[in-house]
Amino acid sequence: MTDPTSIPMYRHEVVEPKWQKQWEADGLYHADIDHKKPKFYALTMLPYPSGDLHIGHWYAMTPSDARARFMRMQGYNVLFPMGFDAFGLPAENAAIKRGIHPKKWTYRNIDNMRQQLKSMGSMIDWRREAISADLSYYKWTQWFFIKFFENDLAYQKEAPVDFCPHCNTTLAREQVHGEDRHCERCGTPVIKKNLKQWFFRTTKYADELLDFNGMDWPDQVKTLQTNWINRSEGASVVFKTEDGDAIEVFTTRPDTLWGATFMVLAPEHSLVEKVTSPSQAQVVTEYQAQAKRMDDIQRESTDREKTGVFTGGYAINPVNDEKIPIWIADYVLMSYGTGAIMAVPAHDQRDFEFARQFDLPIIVVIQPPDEDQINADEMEAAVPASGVMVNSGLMTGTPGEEAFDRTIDFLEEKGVGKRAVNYRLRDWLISRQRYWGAPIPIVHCPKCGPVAVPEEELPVQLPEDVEWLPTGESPLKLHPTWRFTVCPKCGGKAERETDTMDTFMCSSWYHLRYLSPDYDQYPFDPAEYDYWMPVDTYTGGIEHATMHLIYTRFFHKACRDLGITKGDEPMLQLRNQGMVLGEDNEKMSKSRGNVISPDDLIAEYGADTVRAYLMFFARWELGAPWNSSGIEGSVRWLRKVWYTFLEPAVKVDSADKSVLQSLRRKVHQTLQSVTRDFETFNFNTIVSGLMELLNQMTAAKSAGAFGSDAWREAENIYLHMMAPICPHIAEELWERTGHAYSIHKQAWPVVDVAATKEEEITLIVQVNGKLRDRLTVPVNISE
RNA sequence: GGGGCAGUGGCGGAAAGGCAGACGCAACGGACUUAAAAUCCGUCGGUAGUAAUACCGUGUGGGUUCGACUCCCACCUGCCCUACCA
Repeated sequence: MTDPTSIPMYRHEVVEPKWQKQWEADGLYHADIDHKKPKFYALTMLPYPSGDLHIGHWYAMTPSDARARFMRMQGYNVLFPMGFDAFGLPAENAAIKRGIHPKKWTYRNIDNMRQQLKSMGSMIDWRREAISADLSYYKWTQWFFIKFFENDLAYQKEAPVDFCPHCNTTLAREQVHGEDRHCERCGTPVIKKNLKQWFFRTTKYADELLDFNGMDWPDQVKTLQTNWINRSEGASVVFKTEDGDAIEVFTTRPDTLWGATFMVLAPEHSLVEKVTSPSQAQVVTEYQAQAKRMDDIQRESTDREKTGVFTGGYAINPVNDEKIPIWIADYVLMSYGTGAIMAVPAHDQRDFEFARQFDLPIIVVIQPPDEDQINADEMEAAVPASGVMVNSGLMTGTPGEEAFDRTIDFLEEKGVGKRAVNYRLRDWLISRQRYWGAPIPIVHCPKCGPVAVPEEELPVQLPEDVEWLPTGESPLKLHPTWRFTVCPKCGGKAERETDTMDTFMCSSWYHLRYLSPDYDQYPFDPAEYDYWMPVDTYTGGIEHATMHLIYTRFFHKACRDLGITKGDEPMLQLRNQGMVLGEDNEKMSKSRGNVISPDDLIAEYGADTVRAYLMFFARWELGAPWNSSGIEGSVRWLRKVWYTFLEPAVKVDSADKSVLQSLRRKVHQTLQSVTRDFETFNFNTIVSGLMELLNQMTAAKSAGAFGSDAWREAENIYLHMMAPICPHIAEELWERTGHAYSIHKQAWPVVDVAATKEEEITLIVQVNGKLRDRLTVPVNISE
């Protein structure tokens, strides 16, 4: 480079706003139905309007925006919309803390975040913005609820639910974390409370949700969902108490039934009181109280000693009429299976530990074929392997591979059990005793029971004049007039449901609202649906693997069965980005003081530099710690592009043929690899590939390539490849190198495959794996 | 306990079974400058050597292969998720 002052310096603070204004004025990124083009629906998980866009949002959105832009240049009609998941607890918590109405807080944050998003220079089509707290949005959230209610997919039941005493609300199972079962939001240990709640029948779709056929989703997410649903096949067996009460248990090992030497009920099991003998009543009650307290204190690790007490009651093993004692213990959970188990200490480790702890009998009923004969008295651990059935009455001698099925046949013949499938997946509890959410559109009538609000009366509007302070009751219940209404069916006095819906309900269908956010005849315009759906690429954090991503799949399938949506899955391809950590290699948090503010970075470096660095600095799916000096590399890159392209050269169009040829080779090789890397989400190597090409271009420039056809081609292709990553500077350079607006309307260049071929290759001569020699030979020599 | 992901220079990372460390950061040396910044040129895995070069080197041990960072098996370490799931 000669004199860097001979051309104007690149000034992002001028160039970026200039083009953003131009693009907006031209509607450059508007995506409308166009049947002449193939469609591409690129969706990024919508943010919660917590206040500020943080670097993590940028990390999620920059590469997905760049890829959407790439697909657009590839000839697709690309829909890349954005919105806000606006209902939810944090708005209320902030309101309580700062005395500002949740609505005001939320919409103020949205305005701020929308501006921040625009500063990224993304291709978001803002006409499609959807906000879940808008009346015109939650009207349809309620409409979906009614559809589910009318089709027996929503139902009410009184159930022990997890309740956070601090947030004053019930929590979904998925929102309770850790051994101490604490609230995901505030960390307070949850307690149990009985409330009448609304549920969706997610379990109806459990089997279908396990089927990922044809879905290009990360294995990790598929595994997480599979484990979460946790289907297990086995048998349901009915034991009878001495009084004749049935205790149903689920077992995956029906072949071990003859080895059941006791039963264990969860402390909360409904039959505990009934089976307990008078002499045991006191210890049982004490243990129940203690088990309840266990929820409140930090539970020790799972290998702590088993605890439990004998109820004094007995049950009859239906296969051999043995009388076995009934115990209660906290290692049996009310929330899984039936809350009761048959205990087979010889073949289940937990039961084994319990039996040893309380001196209960152990009977071996399975003998694995390759092992020494098991002796119950000398066992040090349970033997969970399958094998030949022994000590099992008529079934004795059944080999391992037949034991499972033949035992179930036997149970079914005897009428004491049947084949059964059990899931860990629970029905989705959607009721929230909170203000800031979509009201559940139900009227409770003393005569007619729960009645859906008629469609023409939707939305059931959330009143603004409420006391949203946490009182333990639903805030809507405390409103002086809101809940009083008449029954839509009989016209009599009735009351509205005062619970609101889980916000995961709102986010289960937002991708449909984007299609037509102003449409008022239906949740979405069917013409838009038919054109755009399903989502082609969905991107977001892995943390949603077992919540949002299961709910939205359930939602889609349920709607499919109601004739609302089409196809089996809403999102064909899923990719997860990693996390940007603080410079100290820790999660960014205000308390650690390691937070990187995107607004400061934009002000200092400009959006293009930040975008380039975020795409370059780590593998997208893994993320990495932030590095403040690393961004200088992106600054230098863009500066170098600027001068290399614009600064006049000393020697013009006077390079050797070989220089030009090797320049063309590099250009087309880079185009090839950049194209592939966009397709496969390898964003870091896109930027490094462009840096490499630029290095060769500067060398070619000083060798006199500037001004040649090969140079112009290189420049042209370079700007195309750069456009999705750094949309502003690419547009500016496109204009300054004499092209017509806009680079973002150009088609992706085609690789000249012939140009990519090397003329000479270096042959490696290896002997025993060691490099011995290298020969440079023409590429077309024979073997 | 179960599952997943990862392990390559000082750091982020590259390498579609074929020259390990591309690209960038940091560091060091030099040019320019009164000076600094910026910019440019150069060095930059280890050991030995003035050097050309040689040997070693992708968590560890084995295997497949003419050839392994890459594929297979076992193990170690770290991170994440999950957890008494009957």
